[in-house]
Amino acid sequence: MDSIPSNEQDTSPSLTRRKREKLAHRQEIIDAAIRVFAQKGFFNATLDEIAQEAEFSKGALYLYFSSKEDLLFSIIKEKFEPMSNRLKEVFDVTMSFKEKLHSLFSDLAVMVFKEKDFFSIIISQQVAFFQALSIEKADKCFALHLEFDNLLVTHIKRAIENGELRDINPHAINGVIHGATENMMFNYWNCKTVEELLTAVDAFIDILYNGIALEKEA
Amino acid sequence: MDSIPSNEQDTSPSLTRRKREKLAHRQEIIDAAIRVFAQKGFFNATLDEIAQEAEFSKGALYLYFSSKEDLLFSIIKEKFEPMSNRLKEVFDVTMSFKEKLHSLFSDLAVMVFKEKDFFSIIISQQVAFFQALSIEKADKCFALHLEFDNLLVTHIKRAIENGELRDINPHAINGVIHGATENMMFNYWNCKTVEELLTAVDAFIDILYNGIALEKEA
Amino acid sequence: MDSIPSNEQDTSPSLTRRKREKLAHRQEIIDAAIRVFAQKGFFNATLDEIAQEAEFSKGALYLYFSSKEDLLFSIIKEKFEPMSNRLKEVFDVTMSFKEKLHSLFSDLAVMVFKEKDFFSIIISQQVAFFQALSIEKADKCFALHLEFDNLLVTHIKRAIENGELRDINPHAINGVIHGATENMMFNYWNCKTVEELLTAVDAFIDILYNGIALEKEA
Amino acid sequence: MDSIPSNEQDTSPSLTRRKREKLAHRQEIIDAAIRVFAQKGFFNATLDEIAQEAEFSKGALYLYFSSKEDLLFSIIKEKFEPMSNRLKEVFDVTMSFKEKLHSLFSDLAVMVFKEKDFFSIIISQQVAFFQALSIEKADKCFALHLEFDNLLVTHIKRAIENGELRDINPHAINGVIHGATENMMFNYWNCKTVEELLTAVDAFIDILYNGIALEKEA
DNA sequence: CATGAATGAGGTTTCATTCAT
DNA sequence: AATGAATGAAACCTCATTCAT
Repeated sequence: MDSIPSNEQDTSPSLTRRKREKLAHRQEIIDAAIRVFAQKGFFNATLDEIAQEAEFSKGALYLYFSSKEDLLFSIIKEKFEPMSNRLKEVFDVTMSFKEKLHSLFSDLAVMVFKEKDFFSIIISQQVAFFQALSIEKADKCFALHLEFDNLLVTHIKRAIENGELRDINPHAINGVIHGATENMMFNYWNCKTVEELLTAVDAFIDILYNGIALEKEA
Repeated sequence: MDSIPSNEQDTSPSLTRRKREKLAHRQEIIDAAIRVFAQKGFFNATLDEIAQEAEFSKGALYLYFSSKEDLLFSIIKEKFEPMSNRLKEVFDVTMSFKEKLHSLFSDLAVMVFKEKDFFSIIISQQVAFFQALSIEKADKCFALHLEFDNLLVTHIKRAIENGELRDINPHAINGVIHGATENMMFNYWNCKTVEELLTAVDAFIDILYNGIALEKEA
Repeated sequence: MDSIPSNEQDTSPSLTRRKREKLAHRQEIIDAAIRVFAQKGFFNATLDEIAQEAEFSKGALYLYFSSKEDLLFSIIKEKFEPMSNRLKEVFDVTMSFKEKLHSLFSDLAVMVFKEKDFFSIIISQQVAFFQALSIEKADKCFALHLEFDNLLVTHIKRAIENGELRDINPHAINGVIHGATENMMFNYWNCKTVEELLTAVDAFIDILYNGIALEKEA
Repeated sequence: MDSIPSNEQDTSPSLTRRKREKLAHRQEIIDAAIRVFAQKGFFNATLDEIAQEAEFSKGALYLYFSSKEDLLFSIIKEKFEPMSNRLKEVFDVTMSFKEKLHSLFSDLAVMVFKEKDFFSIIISQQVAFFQALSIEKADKCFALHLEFDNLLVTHIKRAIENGELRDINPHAINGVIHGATENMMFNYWNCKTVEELLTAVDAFIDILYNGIALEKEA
């Protein structure tokens, strides 16, 4: 009943022209939907607008997605999942925790810069998304989120054991990282150069590591 | 065309019974709306549900608010504005910046505990709210937000000048504070005791001031 | 989720004017729907047409019925069920089987005459109805049908035992009665006087009892 | 604009391979459509489903039929017309009326057994079919029906004149025959052996000729 | 002041039909 | 001849808003 799974935009010559075009069109619709969702929000966006933005008819949307909800879910699977996976890979590398954090944020900053519209909705529409999805699908999305959270907490714990970090409640650290990250992206995604964003990343990591106090307290 | 401004629920005996009842009813509707918005989100909530929750007829809502948007805007004015003002007062007192921050968060924690539903929507529905409001009203809300931001930044700058804080970009500090605050509230608003939340506040301030690094870097 | 059960058209003064009007409007919509279904068939009928025929807005239909399907189902419950019950009562009376059959058909003929549109759809749309209803609801309707069938077969068996009828497969007799009845109504519901229809009933019972052969065979 | 008339599936070697294949494909689509109509009903059936069942593309349907309606009409012409004709031939033979009736029903029983799906829709979808056809085409179908009816009535009249039947309104007799036939087919088309159906035919003719009464009335 | 039935604009979805390949 | 992606008209349904009572 639901949309065609489309292993990324596969443009390998092994596919027929038909199949390649179909995948391309699917992608165009997803990209158009992201733009419209970013501008209007999920609930205010109409399929008319999305179709117009994608330069397809309204009916065509239903050739690729079984419903507005499925379109939304497909976006999350198409964009969020691989992004989430790429971020997880950062933790596999042998580095100090601080270096990992730096990699994580730098990667994120670059991604944000490349796909501003998508991040705009990931940050600002996440609650709307959960409210738009069926419980079953919302749970799947939440699982993704949780998985990343758990990974981060695990690595924080390990870093504390290694003596890389002070012995603080790992969930508190995780909360600060998450919250500040979102805030950073929310405030900076309109910045003109990626350097500007990377500078913010550095400032954030400095604060996170060294605190804002002039002198470290006893 | 818009709703009656009703500076807080004034139950002073100077008002006639009629006026007092009217204000009380208005408040009941607002509280009902908050509960429904918290559960379903602004766009999924219908006036039918709000009316039912408030134990009024759907038509009655229009005696107190000129539209669904106005009801939303009234909630923000009714609850958010005074809250924002109370938080601003913290900065008027002569205290160290750290003490101010601690006051701010403690106050906030207590408020959050008293009105979970309202905070639930303030945190999770803020974007929906902006998207639901007309540009003009959205700007007013944004101004509120900005005002508080500016105040915080001003005090951060002053604290840096006073030597209370390291010389870091004040906007970065502001961002970390904001983001972490939201995350904290998001994760803790279901905690059973206010102490639990206050503990999280302490942990956050510790991280903010002293950082997570074991040893302060050069 | 489904439509308001409306114990027949209750016009007792015990109800408020509001309630009475609501029931009356419900009835108007049902009657309008019957007219439209009779003319166009269930699948060709649109809610626009039904609303127009009922002189209500399209949205108003949803105040009384939760969906097009529910409207259809309500018609069946509102009209078919009581009719079915009245027909069943015929069998409670102590009469010869032949007299019962005559009562049954005469009652039916009068009903048909009073509500031609309704019978038009009951006869010609019954299959469409089953295909329009959810399995669950279709089953309920089928149960009604089956119940009447069983009742008739039971009485046929009893009449055979009593020596009122020849010893023939009761289901075959039931089939002839059913089929001929439907055909009769189908062909005669446009007749101008009820007498015309009653004459057809007499002819049918004559054939059914005495057969068409000139001389009874050995 | 309408479909190619194709008097039966002509596979004579006089046709080119192309033509033969075209006719065969046409037949496959018709048979697939009958299966789908039988299962879902005309209005619930989509061309997508029919195409899939026929193992052709949706577009291909339009190479053989100009519209969904034309496909329906073609089915009637392709299957119903010849069947009707074969039944008519029964009356050309010199036999008693009773023998003719017996022939008629036996032929019908065998046909029903051979093409259950088709009869399923002829019986249960006939009204849907009329409602789906344009007035012009519906009239053509109705004419077919009428023609057979008239033929039957004519022969009934003749049989009455011949002293084969009692002097009863021929239309009443015709009605009983028609109605009972449909009912019989409706109830028996799922029977496992053709003998079962033929037994029902015998029972019906017995009832029709001799009535259900124990003793013939005065 | 309060009600809730009625409205109708606007949303999502379906599907017969067309047409470039 | 055959495909199946694309179309768009039209269907069902929702819900903020109005208004007679």
